[in-house]
Amino acid sequence: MSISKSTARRRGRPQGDEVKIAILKAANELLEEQGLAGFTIDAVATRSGAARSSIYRWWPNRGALAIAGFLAETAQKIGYPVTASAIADMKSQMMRVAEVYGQKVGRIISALVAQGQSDPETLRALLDGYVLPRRDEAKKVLARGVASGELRDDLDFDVVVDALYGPIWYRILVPHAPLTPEWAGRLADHVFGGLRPLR
Amino acid sequence: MSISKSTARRRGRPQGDEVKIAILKAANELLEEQGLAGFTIDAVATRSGAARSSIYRWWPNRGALAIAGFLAETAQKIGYPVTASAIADMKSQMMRVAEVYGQKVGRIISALVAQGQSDPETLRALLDGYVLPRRDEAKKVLARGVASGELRDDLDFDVVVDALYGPIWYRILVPHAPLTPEWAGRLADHVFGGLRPLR
Amino acid sequence: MSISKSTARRRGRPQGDEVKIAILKAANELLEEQGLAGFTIDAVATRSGAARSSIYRWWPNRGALAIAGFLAETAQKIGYPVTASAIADMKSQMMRVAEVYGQKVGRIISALVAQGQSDPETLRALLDGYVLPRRDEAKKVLARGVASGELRDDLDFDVVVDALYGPIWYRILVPHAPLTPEWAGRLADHVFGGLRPLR
Amino acid sequence: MSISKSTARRRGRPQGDEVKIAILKAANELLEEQGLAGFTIDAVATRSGAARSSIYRWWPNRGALAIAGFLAETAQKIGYPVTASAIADMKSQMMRVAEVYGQKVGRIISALVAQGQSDPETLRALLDGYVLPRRDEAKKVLARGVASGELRDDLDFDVVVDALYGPIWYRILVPHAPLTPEWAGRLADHVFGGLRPLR
DNA sequence: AGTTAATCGAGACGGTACGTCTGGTCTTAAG
DNA sequence: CTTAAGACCAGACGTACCGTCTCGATTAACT
Repeated sequence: MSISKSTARRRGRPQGDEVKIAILKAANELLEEQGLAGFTIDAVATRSGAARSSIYRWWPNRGALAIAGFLAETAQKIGYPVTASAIADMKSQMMRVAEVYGQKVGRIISALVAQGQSDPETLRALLDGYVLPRRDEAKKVLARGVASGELRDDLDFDVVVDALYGPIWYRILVPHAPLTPEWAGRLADHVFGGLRPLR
Repeated sequence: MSISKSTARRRGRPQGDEVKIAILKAANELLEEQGLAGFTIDAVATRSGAARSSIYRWWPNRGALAIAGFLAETAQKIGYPVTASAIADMKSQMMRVAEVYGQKVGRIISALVAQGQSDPETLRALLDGYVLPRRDEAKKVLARGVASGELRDDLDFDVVVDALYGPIWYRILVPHAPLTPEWAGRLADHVFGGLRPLR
Repeated sequence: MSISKSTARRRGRPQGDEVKIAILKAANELLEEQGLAGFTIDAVATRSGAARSSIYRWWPNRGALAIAGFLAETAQKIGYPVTASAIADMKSQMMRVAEVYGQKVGRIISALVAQGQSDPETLRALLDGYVLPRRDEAKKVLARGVASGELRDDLDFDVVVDALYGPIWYRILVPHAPLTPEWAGRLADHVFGGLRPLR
Repeated sequence: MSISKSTARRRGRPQGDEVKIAILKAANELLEEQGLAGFTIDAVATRSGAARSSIYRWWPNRGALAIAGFLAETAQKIGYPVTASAIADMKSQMMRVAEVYGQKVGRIISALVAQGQSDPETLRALLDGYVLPRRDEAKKVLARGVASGELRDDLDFDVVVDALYGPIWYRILVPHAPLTPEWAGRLADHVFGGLRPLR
């Protein structure tokens, strides 16, 4: 493969990575600082030092650029711990997510979702590039819990993931109260433990 | 003062309600049909037959108009059933909400949330005018459940409401899968019952 | 008529003449100073203090604006003298035209013709708004000359106008040598007198 | 050195004339077909199969390329007939010019002149490469006419050339009426014969 | 019944971002 | 060293909204 790859080097001037990286970096910073407002192609161009046309060469529109910036810079930061207990892993991961989403990242995500409401391609990209992969990871943890007997074996994983992570996104997007790790911990306890009296 | 206010019908031509109503109706229809894209002051004016200036006389900006349209036309449609079982009431209400939000209303809400991301006043209005009141209603049902012994007495109501309704909003805003009453029913079962084996 | 005119006052905010005038003035100045290069919608907007959108409200594109500026500001400056001799009138008018076209006006006209080469509507507007009316004026003077016996009665007026004014435009557009009143005078003498020996 | 230079075929790949020729041909065709609009470096590159950079290696800018294309492909097509009568030669040549300029060539010339208005080098090149040489040829014919006594001996040749050819260029550039050989013939008759009654 | 002050439709106006299209420069791989 | 390919900076184009503003026309309450 490496052979075919080295051979198939295209003809013209190769794409200078610095430009692309600078653009994505600038895009991300703008989203962090100002959300969707202020996230202007012009602003990205100015801050990155690139030309507007260079941006449009690589991304078809604002939404695509925003997604790309997010995925390149911010997305891959939260992994799952792996201990003996799947439930404990899940809970601690939710708390970390809540912590991170409570900061800048939450602003970016909410901006992306907002953009997605009026731009189907952005939504699609967000789902395929971020949401669905992370849901799959979560399902694996759940499967581990079922296998170990920590979790019931009749769970609907999609419903469970919605129940555990849905509220977190909800609090990002509809911030009726702050998003804190403590809250996320209590959320995990409630959902895992159920709401009925113990007996 | 309140007297003088109620009495002292101001001079000049009073505001004809038809205009306001036509505007709100048009606003709502546009949101239903096209979401935030296509929801243009101009489009609302054209469809309603009103003048742009008439819109701006009564609402300061796009977001405020959108909220107003939503609250006036769509918001008050889903009440809580009251039966012997608080859990059953909650579950059936969630299923109804899921059904309604799965249609046009969901599109409107997602548009409003999206608008809210770049417009704090819209967000505030959505919270105060819709989200928080409905959360309070839900908490009342929960309190009934605690009183009747159906629910544990150590619940954090805010967390519970997040756990039950958060996922519904999440599925509106991040539509990775369709929002159906069946799904909402399963969600209720999982959350109320907990995820651990029965033992 | 004045009645119908006063009655037919349209509904909305009337068009403020200052804006339109400022735009046309700025357009003309830019054409004078820099020709077609530098004649940018943005530059016109900046110099006039108007918004780009205000320009596009009244003129569909660059060419239309250029023509409008020319016709409004510069076009109507050269009238025909009327004396006993049509030939003398013609000659002196040609000399005046040469003098004026030798300055800024010539630069504007050449810019307009250039623009017209790639924009049929601009060309059409230039013809209808400037070229043809002025040709008609010239033909009237010629007719006077024929009536008085100064000129032959078998002249093809269109050909004559081309012969007298064509060279002037030619020297504007293809400036192989400067355009001066003296030259225009000699041109008139040659054409009126013919090129053959006197006998 | 000069020896080695003439002998020593420079290193590297020799310049294939086909490329240059293909470029000029494509440039000319585009000018013929669409005038200045559509005459894009990119369009020339695409049609000729050459790369944009190859064009810019040989010509500094759009105008230079246009001129080059014109001179290489279209310019040298109209010679002067030589008979006993200089006036007849002149007239028949004018008619031929009018015929040719009335077709594609006219469109090219007008495009070049237009380009020249905003690009002094193009103008210079057009003058030096085409206009002035042709004027010189015309003057020689005039001189023949003076020598033979057909023409007055006090003529200002520059004025006469302007009078005879100026109108033709004028009709190309300001096409208020079609450019036909008949018209050119009448033009010649009027100018040579003068406009005054015969007496 | 006339005055008065507000509503309402219409639309001009200054702004700002969008996405597209050129121009001209520069950088690479292949020949 | 030439050629094809194409990345890159720069900047104008015309479009679409926004929110403000200025009009004339209308209309109900107050005088």
